[in-house]
Amino acid sequence: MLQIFNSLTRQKEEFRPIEPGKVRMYVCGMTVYDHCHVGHARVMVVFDVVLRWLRAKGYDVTYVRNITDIDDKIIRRAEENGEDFRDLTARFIDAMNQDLAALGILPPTHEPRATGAMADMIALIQTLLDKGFAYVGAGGDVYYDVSRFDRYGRLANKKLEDLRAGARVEVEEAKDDPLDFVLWKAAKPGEPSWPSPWGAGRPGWHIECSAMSTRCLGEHFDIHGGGMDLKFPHHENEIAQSEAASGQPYVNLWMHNGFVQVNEEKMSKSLGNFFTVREVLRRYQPEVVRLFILSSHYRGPLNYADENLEHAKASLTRLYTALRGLPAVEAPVEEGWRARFTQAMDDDFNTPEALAVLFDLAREVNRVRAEDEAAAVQLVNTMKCLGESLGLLQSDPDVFLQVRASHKAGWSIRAEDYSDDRIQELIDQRAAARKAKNWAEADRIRALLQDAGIVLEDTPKETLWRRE
RNA sequence: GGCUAGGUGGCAGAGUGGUCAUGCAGCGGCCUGCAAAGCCGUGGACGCCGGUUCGAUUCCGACCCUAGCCUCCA
Repeated sequence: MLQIFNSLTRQKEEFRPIEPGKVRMYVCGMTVYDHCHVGHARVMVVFDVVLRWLRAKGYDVTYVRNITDIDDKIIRRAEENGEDFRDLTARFIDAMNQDLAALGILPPTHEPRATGAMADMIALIQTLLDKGFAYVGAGGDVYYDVSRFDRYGRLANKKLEDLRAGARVEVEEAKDDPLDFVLWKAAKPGEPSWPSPWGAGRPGWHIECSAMSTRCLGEHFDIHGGGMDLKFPHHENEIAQSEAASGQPYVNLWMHNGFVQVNEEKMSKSLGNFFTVREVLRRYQPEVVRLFILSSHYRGPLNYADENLEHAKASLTRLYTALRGLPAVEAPVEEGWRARFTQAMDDDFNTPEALAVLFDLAREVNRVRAEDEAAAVQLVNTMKCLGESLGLLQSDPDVFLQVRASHKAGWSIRAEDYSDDRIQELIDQRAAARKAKNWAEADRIRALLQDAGIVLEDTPKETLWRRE
C-alpha cells in the first residue's frame, strides 16, 4: 500500500488514483533562460523516481512536465543578448534535454510549452472573467480576484489577513487587492506578444500551468509536484484558477520536494550560489549525482558539498564492486528483498531506506559469492532489478568503475593517465613479475598506476582495476 | 509577524515507546607476498526544559536554533 505525504492535508495518505490503474501526474518544469542547476536536477530526479515507482507498481502513468518558454526573465535575457527570445529558449531547451538524458531522467508523456498553449490560456482567462473571478485592471492587465475564491490560502495554510500583513510589495494602483495576481499582461512596445480579447500581451506564469495541465490531463487529476518554493503562490494560484473555472477539485495530492542548499543556504539563481548540472557532470558521473540526490528523503533539505558528492561516489562504488566479476545470467528476483525494498518505497518514497536494502544486498553478494555463485548471481539480479526503480545500477560495473570519474584539482596535474590497453599491458607485466616473485617490480608498476589514480585489486582469478 | 520543513554518533542519513538502520571514516581480527577490495567483530547519537509512562531519541507542551515561503524562484 503506497503512502504519500500530501502537502494539502499535511499528512501521509494512502494513494488511490481517481481511475483505477491509471495515474495522471503533472510536475512544474523549467523556465528556460539558463542552464539547469542542481536544484532543478533534484526535482527531475525525485519525480523520475516517483514515475518509475508508480510504473513498477503497475500503474499506467501519464506524466506531464511543462516548459515555461515565455516570461519576464526570458524577455529580459533575450534583450540583453540582443536575440529573439525563441532562439534563447530553443538553445536552453536543447541544453536541458542533454542534462536530463545524462542523468537518466525518463521522458515525460507530454511536455507542453507555454507558447503552444495560448488558446487554452486565453479561453481559461475568459471563463474566469465570465464567472466573475477576474477583472481587467486600469493598465489593461487582467487580474484574478482572490477575494472571490473562498478556499484561497488552503494549500499554504494561510489566512488572507496574514498574507496581507506580510505583503512586502508596494500596492499597484491597478489591483483591487495586493494579493490579486496577474493572468494576462498587456505588452509593452517591442515585447513579444499574442493577440487576445484584452489586447496584445502575454500570459501570467500561474495561468500557464492551469491551462497546460487541464489540456493534457483534464480538469481533475491525481498528483501535482514541484519544488517547495512553488507551493505559494504558484500552486495556490493554480488551484484558485482551475477550481474557479471548472467548479470541481483540481488535484488530489500535492507533492513538494525540499531544497538543495549550499552552506546552509538555498541554492538559487538570485543568490548566485548555484552549480549547473553540466559543471557537476564534468567532475562526477551522472549516477553519482543521482545517488547523492536519493540519499536523503525528497522532502528534507539536501546540502550540496564536494564532500557529500564524494560520499555518494564511495557508496556507488561499493554497490558496483559487488556487481562486478559475476556472469550476467537472468535470474528471478528474491521476493524477501523485494518486499523490504517495496516497504521502504511505499512509505512516501523513502529512498535512503531503499538504498540501505541495496547495501545489505551487496554485503550478502560478497558473503556468498565464493561458495555459491548461483546464489550470488540471483542476488545481483535482484539488486539490478530493484535499482532500476531508482535509476541506478543499470550500467556495466566495469564501465562505471573504470571511467575517468573526476577531474579534481591536483589530480590531473600530478597524474599521467593511461589508455585501457596500456593499463592492461602494465597489469600483464606485473602479473609476470608476481609469478617470478619479483615483488619490487610488481609494486613499482602498481605504484605507477596508483599515481595515475588507478587502483589494482588482485583476485584469485585475475587482477581487476578501477579509477579512483 | 504568519506559515512550512528540519535539528540523530567524526561526517552523511533513515527509523523506532524497551535488541540491528545504512554508507564513509575509526579500532581489532581474517584474507593477501605486501596492498586493494571483501568478510567478521567493535566503540560512539538522538537541540534544551518539563509532562505522560514501569520505561522516551521516539508521544504531549513550552523554549532555543537552522533553512525556506509570504516578491521571480525547482
